[in-house]
Amino acid sequence: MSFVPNIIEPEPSDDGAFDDALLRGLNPQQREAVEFRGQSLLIVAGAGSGKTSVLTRRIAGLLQSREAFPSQILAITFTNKAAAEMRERVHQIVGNEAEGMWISTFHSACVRILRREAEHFGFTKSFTIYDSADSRALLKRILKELEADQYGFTVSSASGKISKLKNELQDVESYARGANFSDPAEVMFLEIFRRYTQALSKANAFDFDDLIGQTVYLFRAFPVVAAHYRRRFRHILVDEYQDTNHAQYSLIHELTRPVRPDIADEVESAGGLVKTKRDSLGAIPGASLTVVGDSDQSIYAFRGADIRNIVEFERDFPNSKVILLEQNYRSTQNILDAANAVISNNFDRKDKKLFTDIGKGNKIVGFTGYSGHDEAQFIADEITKMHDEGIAYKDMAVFYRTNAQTRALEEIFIRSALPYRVLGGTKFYERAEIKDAMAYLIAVANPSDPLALRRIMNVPKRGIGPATETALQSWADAHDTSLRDAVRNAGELGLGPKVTGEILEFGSILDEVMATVTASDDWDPTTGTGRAAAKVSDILIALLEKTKFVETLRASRDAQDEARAENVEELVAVTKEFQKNNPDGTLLDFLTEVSLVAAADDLDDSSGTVSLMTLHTAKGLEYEAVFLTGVEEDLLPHRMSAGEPGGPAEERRLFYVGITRARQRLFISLAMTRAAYGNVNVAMPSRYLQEIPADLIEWRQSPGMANSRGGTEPRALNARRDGSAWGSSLREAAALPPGKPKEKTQWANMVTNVVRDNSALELSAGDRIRHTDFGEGRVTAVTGEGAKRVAEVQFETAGRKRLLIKIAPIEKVE
DNA sequence: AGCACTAGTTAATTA
DNA sequence: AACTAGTGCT
Repeated sequence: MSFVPNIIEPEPSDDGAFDDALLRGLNPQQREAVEFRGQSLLIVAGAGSGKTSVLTRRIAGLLQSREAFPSQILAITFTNKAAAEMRERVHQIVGNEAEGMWISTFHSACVRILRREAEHFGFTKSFTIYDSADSRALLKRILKELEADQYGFTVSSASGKISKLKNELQDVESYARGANFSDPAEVMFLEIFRRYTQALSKANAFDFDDLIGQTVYLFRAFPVVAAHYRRRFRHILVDEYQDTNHAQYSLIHELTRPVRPDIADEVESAGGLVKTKRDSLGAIPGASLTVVGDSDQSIYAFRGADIRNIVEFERDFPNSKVILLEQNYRSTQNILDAANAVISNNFDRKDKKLFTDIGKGNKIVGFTGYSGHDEAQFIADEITKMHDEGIAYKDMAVFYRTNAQTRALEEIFIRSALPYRVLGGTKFYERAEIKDAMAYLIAVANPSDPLALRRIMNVPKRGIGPATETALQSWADAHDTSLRDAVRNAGELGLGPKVTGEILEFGSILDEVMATVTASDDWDPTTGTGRAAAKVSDILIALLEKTKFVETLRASRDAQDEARAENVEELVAVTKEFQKNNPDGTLLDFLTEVSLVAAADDLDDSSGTVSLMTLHTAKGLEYEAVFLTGVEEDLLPHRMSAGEPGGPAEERRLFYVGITRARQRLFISLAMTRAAYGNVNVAMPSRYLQEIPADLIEWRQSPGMANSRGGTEPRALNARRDGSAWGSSLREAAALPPGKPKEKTQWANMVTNVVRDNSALELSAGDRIRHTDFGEGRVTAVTGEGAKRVAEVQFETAGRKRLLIKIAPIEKVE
């Protein structure tokens, strides 16, 4: 179906231009950012400066004043969640006029374009999208084939390098041109890259980076195709511009270029009416561009974000206007002072100082734990206190640098019966059983994809092992056809009768279901003759039933398989939900949606849980109270960043992003020892801590001399918890020379290893108990039912705690 | 040939 | 803790 352009220019309304409501409550800079009209605009928006509001009102203004049709607007955000929020807010202002705008992420905008245009360059519109796990699996095969480990390649080094090249719009040929062929490792890499690229195109698949890169390629190779989009999108707005990489930057450039007169002629003769858009020379002028960003929040250099894109915006887009938003509407002045002080240590940045008029607020609270668990306990205690003061759990968040840090936090949160959720950790769609079920869907959507086919060939077990798979693949190679064809023709391979039967059965299940995916040729929705395309949920259910997928899981004696079966059922529910929200949604639409969900997207604000997430995930979010944890050398800044140019500066920005997420309360914590990979290391306070003016922090427990005197002094602080398990173990760990690994691991996992079941313990208010870590105390209240019974206990020395009775290491005294 | 179990190895941030 | 290689059984 070809693209239907808007050929009529909307008429600017003359009845008083701008709706006053659009400008209400804005400061002068914000107002200017909403009202400015011109070719290019850069809004430098500090953290919490109301940029989303500005952006949405700017869009609403364009629509209300009839300067643009909705279909002429393209707004790009970094997460689907941000896109949904923006759509919602524009909708609130202008109502149904918001329909037809493209508000989406870079990736989903590119998928839409690629699905439409894929046929131009050797793909079909049913292409699949390889997520990072898929492309790693593919690379793993390639590395094995080539025995590339001999040259020091690992899956992650190869995928990192390929991703980096793609983000710079390099392909195999351009890389080969600059390659050093006397270096065998480089020759090997070139071969890896070549095979990887070939495998993708043979599978009719794009990886994540391709989505952007191939769209740029498409525009450059097919000017008439590009002209369609350049003509359509007259106003392009990009959020989080500081995090764009070179490919994304180029995409924006391609979209905002003018259309040359001769190309415009061509478009016109092909039936696209463009007369009204042409200027006096016959060209179509470039679209207007608005970008919003903050170079102080650029934290994605590791995936190719180039801070220069925003720094050099004015050079790239001549005659652009720059507007600075510095007034912050989110945080207290104390928090902003800390943020300003920290970020001012980054040199070569444009000076920018956030300010607010909501007052100084509370001091930042600092805490140094003896271990990661001790730190987590502090956090749990403070969360409980704040909850008692009336702050909802959903308004509190805990940030950390690495996902591994969640373990200690989760353990303590479970013990303290705090409701929490981890954002972006092991995601639903990354679970093996979900990936298997998804692979079934992909196999019927895109029969050329061998990766999906291989994944499910023996799931559930059908006796098709590696040897059989290799036989199928060689048959396919020998007959120059696909793996799927080999499966169909398994009878000709001369394999055993049992396996052959299984393979043919497997193949016919896929073929049968695939036949239902698209509507029959004689389908007529008005008369109801023929057969409509099957619903996504029905496709999935058919596959699961015919293959006995769930049945097999349920029959397994592995207890975890029951949970896996439930997860698969959950996926069925997801497809039903999808179909409800998108009545006309196809299988491809579903697969696309799933492959594009990002970590920050599955955030559900309504639930009453504390949110745990990495600092990266936290960008763009805000909370009443924020805990910044693990503020230690080698963690923040992370050890791995030390070698990279600009690494420490980027880590500082990460810290800055964390600080500026907090509205009222900010807690900064660290630990003196931290468990990693089974052993325990002494940790040093982060250098960034000293960059916060001392009078802004109130230390509940300061790192003291830990920094300057190398770890002997801080144990004086241990006096507080004499005889406690953690304190004494710490002493061992810090003082003991290496060589007694057994004892070390024993205590590193101590918290997990304590398996107990106190379900039968009768407790009521007034009882006295003894806790192995906190000592003696009195129960003040018992709430909850069954396994979720919680005791509130006032300890004599350790203060008040909430304990999950079932697993708490406690006993009654007297 | 494939499966299940065990033992041994090796561990590298951030979406 | 999570993956790989090796073993013995069907």
